[in-house]
Amino acid sequence: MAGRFSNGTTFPTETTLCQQYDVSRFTIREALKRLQAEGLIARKRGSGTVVQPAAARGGALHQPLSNVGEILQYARDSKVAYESKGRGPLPTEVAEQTGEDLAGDWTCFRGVRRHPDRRRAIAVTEAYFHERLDDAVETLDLSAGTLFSQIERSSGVRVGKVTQDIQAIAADADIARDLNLDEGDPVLRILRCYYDPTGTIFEISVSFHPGDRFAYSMHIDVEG
Amino acid sequence: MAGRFSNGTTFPTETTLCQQYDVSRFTIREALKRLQAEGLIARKRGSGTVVQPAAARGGALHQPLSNVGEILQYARDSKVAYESKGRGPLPTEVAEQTGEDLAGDWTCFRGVRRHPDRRRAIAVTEAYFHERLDDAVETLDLSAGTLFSQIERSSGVRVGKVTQDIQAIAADADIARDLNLDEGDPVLRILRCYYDPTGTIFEISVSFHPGDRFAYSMHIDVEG
DNA sequence: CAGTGGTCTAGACCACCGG
DNA sequence: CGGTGGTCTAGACCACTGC
Repeated sequence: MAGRFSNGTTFPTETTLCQQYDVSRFTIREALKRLQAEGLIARKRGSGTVVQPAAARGGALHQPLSNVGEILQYARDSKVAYESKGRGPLPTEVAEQTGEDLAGDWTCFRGVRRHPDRRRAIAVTEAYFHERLDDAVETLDLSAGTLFSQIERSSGVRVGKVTQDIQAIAADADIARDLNLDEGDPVLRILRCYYDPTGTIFEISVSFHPGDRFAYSMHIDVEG
Repeated sequence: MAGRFSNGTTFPTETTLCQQYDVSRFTIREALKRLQAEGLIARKRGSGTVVQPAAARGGALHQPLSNVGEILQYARDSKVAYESKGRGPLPTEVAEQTGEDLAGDWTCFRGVRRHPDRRRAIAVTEAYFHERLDDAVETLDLSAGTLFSQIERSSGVRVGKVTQDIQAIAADADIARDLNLDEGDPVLRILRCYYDPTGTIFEISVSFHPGDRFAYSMHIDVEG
């Protein structure tokens, strides 16, 4: 399925593709669904399938990698002195949001990040590491570098997938205190799950950012 | 499909549901795909289907966006009846955050988006088009298709870059009314700037999402 | 009207997971 | 090993679009 089609031109119909590749209509439709999800084609019943103009897509091809890069980059950017908050099962409010199998104990670290020049905090971050990383966790230097990169180096764990959930919530008492806000003030909450290549979560991080001082921004370049 | 299941419990298997509702496996799978896309269930080959605790948090809707294509897709997916809010310079709160040269007049449209299956609104969107697109803007059909795609077609403008800023803010009176919230409630604000290939912004959109009903989520796979 | 994509049936084989 | 979900076939009927 490597044919090149120009922008705005019509795309072959389902029946055409079925004959051309000698597969069933189901298979063709599954493939077209993916193209549609990526914004590469648009379909309309009765009309047909058309190739989306370049303007309609955002460099969808090399995007996944750059996105992961951005996320990890962001995680590495923090220069925070963490403190250990102990070890145990995952807090229910975190476990509920992920909805995965999160059995076992997790070691929790919590840190407040501040802007170098200013006093006010930019973020409160909590990081949870699964017990199978305990060996690496014990050697952590809480004041040097980022926890993730240390874990990555000393345990050899690799990232297979990252999920990220961004939500606006009201600050609770703890968050309000650390971020110098009032309870109930809007806060950006970013929950990240780091999966290894087998699909098992090995790290979870939750960051809270003050709404008035922080914006999560992404830049997407469109190729050709 | 109105059965109630608790969080974390196992969900009926596909074959069970097929017999129970006397439909084919295809139909069941299509239905389950929707539940999965909303983050309500998680499925694993060999294991089964489990209910996601996502339902526990007030029915917050997961908006899964796995790549940039989907982000743009989602931006123009809206089936919203927009209304024109007039023409003039950009509001200061919008202009300030972009930090670009935004001289000239902009035509503003505003619409409320609802999830197809649900009644409550999940977004208020404001779109601003630069005056150099005025010819295309005047031919806009506010109830048919999406504004962006219409502009794209009639003006021939191309996207060179998209930036996206995500922030948590407190709902003002207007937003609170449209989203069925109280003033001051946390709201997710997504500001997108669309640049042409020369680096000039030609469209800006601002979306407001209710914090309790909407989570911006991205899933990113790392390739080999 | 003929052709499109959307939905659905009734099968089939497979990779994976649990006991 | 049996059962799960993932993938696929070869049909079918429908709503919608364009001519």
